[in-house]
Amino acid sequence: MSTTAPLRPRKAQIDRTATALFRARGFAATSMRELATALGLEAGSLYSHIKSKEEILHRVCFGLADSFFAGFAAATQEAAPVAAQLRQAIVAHVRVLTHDSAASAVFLHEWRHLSEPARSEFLALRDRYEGAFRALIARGVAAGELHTPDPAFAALTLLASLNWLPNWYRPEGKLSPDEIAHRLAEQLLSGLV
Amino acid sequence: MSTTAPLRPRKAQIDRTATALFRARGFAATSMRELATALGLEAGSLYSHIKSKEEILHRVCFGLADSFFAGFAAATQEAAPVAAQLRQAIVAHVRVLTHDSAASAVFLHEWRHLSEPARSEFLALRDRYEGAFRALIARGVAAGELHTPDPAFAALTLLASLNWLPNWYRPEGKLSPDEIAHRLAEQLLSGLV
DNA sequence: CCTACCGATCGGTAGG
DNA sequence: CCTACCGATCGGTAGG
Repeated sequence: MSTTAPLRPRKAQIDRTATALFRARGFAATSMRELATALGLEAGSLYSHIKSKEEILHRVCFGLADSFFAGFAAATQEAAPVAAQLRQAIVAHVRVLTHDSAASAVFLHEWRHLSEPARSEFLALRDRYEGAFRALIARGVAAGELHTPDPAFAALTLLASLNWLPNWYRPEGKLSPDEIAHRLAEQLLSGLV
Repeated sequence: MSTTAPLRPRKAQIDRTATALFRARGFAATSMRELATALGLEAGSLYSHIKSKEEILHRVCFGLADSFFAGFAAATQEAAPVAAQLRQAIVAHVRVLTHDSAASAVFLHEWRHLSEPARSEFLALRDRYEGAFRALIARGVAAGELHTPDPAFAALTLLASLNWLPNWYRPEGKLSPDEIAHRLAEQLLSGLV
């Protein structure tokens, strides 16, 4: 999607540390002094690397959006049955969520602290992503592979289940990301009954 | 559960207004001055009704927890098939979420701004609630009514789908709360395929 | 419920 | 990357 220039190492480190703090305490409740301390420097020194606190949040939120879109595109470009494409899209989504669950949690919960116009741009991207899942499910219904009275409703419910993952996923857990993804896909596609 | 004394009207009004602000801006980013302005009074005046900002958050989070437990208890006390009880528990959960979606959103996202020991107490309650769903699903599996390799996993996924509701529910929408609940139950219990 | 105010802390800057 | 600092704002209190 957007061509993202590689970050200088120090800047990338600031982003990573800030992401962990934003996730744990929330964006508004995380101070630049806490962030500086966690990095082993003084508050003022942060500003030789970044312009503002919000700049970090912006980069995290839009960077994750890029990752989700890239994963979806790769998962759905083959001419496979729609149900198989949906499974692959679920796997791709879960891979992004598990590869950096801290950034994912920030993406999911802290975007509202973006100021305009970034906030609206972010929401437009999120809508577009949900729309892609909705369209895929609708194609599946048209092809007779999927059954639901309301693809939009189904897409929201499906993504909601997936997006809860950063709240409990632990890299050292028993299930691998792909095993988690397949289990989620199984439950969501086949139901509990 | 806990016997909650009725609030004086002004206090209840403060809670309602604060809940709407906490939801829209987040707890940390909502100032007592904003809250006072929204209520038409001065910041200092709030403190003749409440002791602290956190007191409001505490009441909202634990009040909702009570509502969820009460709904679950009512839904599962009859001697019905487990699948029917699970459906009723979903309906009860969705009723709480839709009856006050602002308070539900605060319950779901802002609890982490509780200080100890309230935060740990809250998480223990939430775990207990998830455990009740897990146990119900496990009973359904044992009875041969439900099928899942992992009731804990299934409970998390199910609740995640339901808890996304406050993010898009509008009271003036086409579907009533009970219609939404039944549609969610249908999709979660029967799947998309 | 208001006025007047407290100490603490905030994001960010200037100058080196 | 640090020192020293800015004005603004924070949650909360005293006294009426």
